Amino acid sequence: MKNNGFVLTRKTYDTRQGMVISLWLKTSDGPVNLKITDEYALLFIHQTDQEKAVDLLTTQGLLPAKITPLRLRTFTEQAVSGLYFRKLRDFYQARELLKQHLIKCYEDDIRPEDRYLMERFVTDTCYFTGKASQYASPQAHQYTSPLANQYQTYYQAKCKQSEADIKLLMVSLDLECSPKGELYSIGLYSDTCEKVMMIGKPEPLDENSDYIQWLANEAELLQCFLAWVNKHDPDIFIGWNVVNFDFSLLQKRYDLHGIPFAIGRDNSIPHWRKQRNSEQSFMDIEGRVVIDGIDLLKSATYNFASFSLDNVAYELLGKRKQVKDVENRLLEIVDNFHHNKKALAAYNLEDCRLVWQIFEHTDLLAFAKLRAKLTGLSLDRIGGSVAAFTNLYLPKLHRAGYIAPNLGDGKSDLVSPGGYVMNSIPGLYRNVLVLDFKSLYPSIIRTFYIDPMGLIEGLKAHKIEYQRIKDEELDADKLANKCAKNEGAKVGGLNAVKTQTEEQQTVSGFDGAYFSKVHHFLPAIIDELWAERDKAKRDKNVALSQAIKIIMNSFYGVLGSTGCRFFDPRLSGSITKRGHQILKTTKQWIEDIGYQVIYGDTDSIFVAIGESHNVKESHQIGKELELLINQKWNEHIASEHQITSKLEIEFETHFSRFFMPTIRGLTDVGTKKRYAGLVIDEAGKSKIKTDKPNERMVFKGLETVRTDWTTLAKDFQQVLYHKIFHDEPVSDFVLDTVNKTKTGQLDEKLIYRKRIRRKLNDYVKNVPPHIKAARAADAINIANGQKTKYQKRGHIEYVLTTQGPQAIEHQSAPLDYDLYIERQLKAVADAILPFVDLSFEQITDNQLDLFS
DNA sequence: TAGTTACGCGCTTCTGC
DNA sequence: CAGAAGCGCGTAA
Repeated sequence: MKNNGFVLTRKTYDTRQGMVISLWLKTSDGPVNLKITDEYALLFIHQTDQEKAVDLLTTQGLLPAKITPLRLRTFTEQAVSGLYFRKLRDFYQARELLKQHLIKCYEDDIRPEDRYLMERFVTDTCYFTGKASQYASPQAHQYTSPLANQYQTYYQAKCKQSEADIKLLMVSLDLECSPKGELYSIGLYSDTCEKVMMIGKPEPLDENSDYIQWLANEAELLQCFLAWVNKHDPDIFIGWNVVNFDFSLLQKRYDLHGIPFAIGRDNSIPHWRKQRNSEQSFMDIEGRVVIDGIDLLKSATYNFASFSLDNVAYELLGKRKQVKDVENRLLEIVDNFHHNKKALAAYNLEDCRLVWQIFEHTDLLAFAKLRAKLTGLSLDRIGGSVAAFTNLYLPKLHRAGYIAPNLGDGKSDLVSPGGYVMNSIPGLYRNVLVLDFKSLYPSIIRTFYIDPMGLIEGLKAHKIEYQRIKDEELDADKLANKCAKNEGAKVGGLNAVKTQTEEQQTVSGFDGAYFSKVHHFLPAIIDELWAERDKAKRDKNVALSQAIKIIMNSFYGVLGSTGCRFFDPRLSGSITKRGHQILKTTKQWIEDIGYQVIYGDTDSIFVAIGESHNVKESHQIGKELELLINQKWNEHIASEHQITSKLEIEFETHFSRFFMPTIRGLTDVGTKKRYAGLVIDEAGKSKIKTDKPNERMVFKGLETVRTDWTTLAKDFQQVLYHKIFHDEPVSDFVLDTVNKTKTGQLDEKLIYRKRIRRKLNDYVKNVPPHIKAARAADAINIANGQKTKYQKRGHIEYVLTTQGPQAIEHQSAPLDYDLYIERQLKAVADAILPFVDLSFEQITDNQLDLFS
């Protein structure tokens, strides 16, 4: 177990002796710093450019330590040479120079530390060797405590892939500060620690507040924090917007006091990176990882109406905080700092705890660790689908004798379509079954060997095969002509051609693509992930199963993205166009049996089986269809392509009642991506025994699931649909809702909420209502000498008044009830009422006099 | 420190008269 | 001034 570690951070830097790759690991014996010194920074050029490159680099004194012709070749079959540099600086300069002189470089964007790890298939943990130093405290520092953390350095280190279960020490961090950014307190929380460092005169503490430590001023607070970090030596900091708020502010305050923010494991200060055209910053701390809860939740595909800590804690943990709006909260913090520090400390600690509990509740750390293990991306990396793909693919490609193409090499005029969405047949149904292809795109990749190198190899093989078949046809013809009198010979000749076809080494894709059945990596990579996911599902580990699903699904996206070096529309097109074919064929098969297919989107098929079935029979039919279609695909793909189908359709849902609306304003055209249904659990399958059958409503795309519709509309829709699905009368309810709205009884539900996705000044082509409200609100804020609120993206909550849209905090005119009735209630009602032979107008008409 | 396309709806703005 | 075009947002998959 010893000498196994989890890779926390990685970087490469130059020394006078040359480049050093520095890895910080966590081992069961504590932190370790590996210094890897015998590596080179590497890029490739065409062998035909080698002479020119040598001349060029020599004149500039940038000749690499090694230039070697290699057996590797590009996707266009050109032989390459490797250029190996001992210093990063030289590598960058040479790269620039070569480009200036139009010498094409390959893989020159791969960072040495990433290449080192990926070529060794090291993703999360590794086994390492090297010359170990004594245990050393970091360089003496005036603020470090005597119990400072210790770590070991390994020089001339090497590492290789290994599996190890390493525990990481995580702590949740949160700051409180004045509106000007002066620190009040720093809170820290983990399963073993509760602490708030608070500026202020010591007050007596009881057992409910003994986590408070008093500091005389901000400088002492900053020093105390460093001492705490040194003593407790955490591997991971978590928080809410923790990089761009907490750490960013900390950095400013350390700078202000002239105290080094020596938070690195070697007491180094953080390194900050600012992205072009982005306000977002990234930070690196030696040996420690900072993970933002918001980013991580997003990458795990969580979505919330708002990502504020309050709201996410409420939605996930059911915890609601007392304070409502931001301005009040800031005032309360200031007030508490001056008059009730214990309350402020409690508040500070609670925020730390909430973040910690959100991580626990959603198993976020496990998600992050698994993603690191499966992709080789570092824990704090956000996004990175392209990088993940590269990590997994590149080393295998090299071993097969190819180097990777450059960004833009696969560009062409071809555009590949997305998923196929059927025209729907609108209506109010009984008994609609939904069948889904499980992970359709990954299963297409596995089945049809969709793979970047496989495409290159496939095209080569097909060319040869095609030539051979042509030759043989010629031969056969000649043979046939020669033995024109001998029927048997001709038949034999044709059979020979057919045999060749059966042994084909390629599967055809679309747009002229052929894929090798033999040389490929992606199918196997997905096979592995698929198996891992099945295991995670068996273990009921939702987080892990989800992580794997995201990675598998990202492969298609990456291959269709011009931001990926392996982009080629024939790859993405061969996936999606095969998807079209599969969905259309499946639809046909189901219709051939005699059922009606009313809709389908990308990987799903909606089948109306008729009104006369009960729940049990419907499930029976679903299972039968599942079996039949899977069988047919197995046979079809085997006979058509001589390969094994990995497609798998699954009977997913039985809707007892189902509603497919029409496009708004039309009577016969069904919508896409908008529907609702009622699911009733199969009798006896429900875990909870109740008198009533267990049932739930499903809404897709409709107002109920849209965050930019009012609660009025959503509540109205849910009750209305519930009634209709249960064959109950609706007129009284509709009238009642209209009346209540008109008489101001539902004012709380009339708030629109919408994101402001751009900067407020960037809306030039169009000024939608929510932007009108935002601009008016900020104009008032400016007039009142208050801070503007909507300039740089965010959300706005607004209402429709007789004076137009107004932000709720600046509402001056009365609510325009008629508009709400027309736009929120009528719109929702008229989508479904015609299907029960009613209309909103008809219901409300005779009542209109009452209100006019 | 680059995953994708397809789609509906409310609303504004443009266009052709 | 009506209808078309297209923006902005949020969503399905």
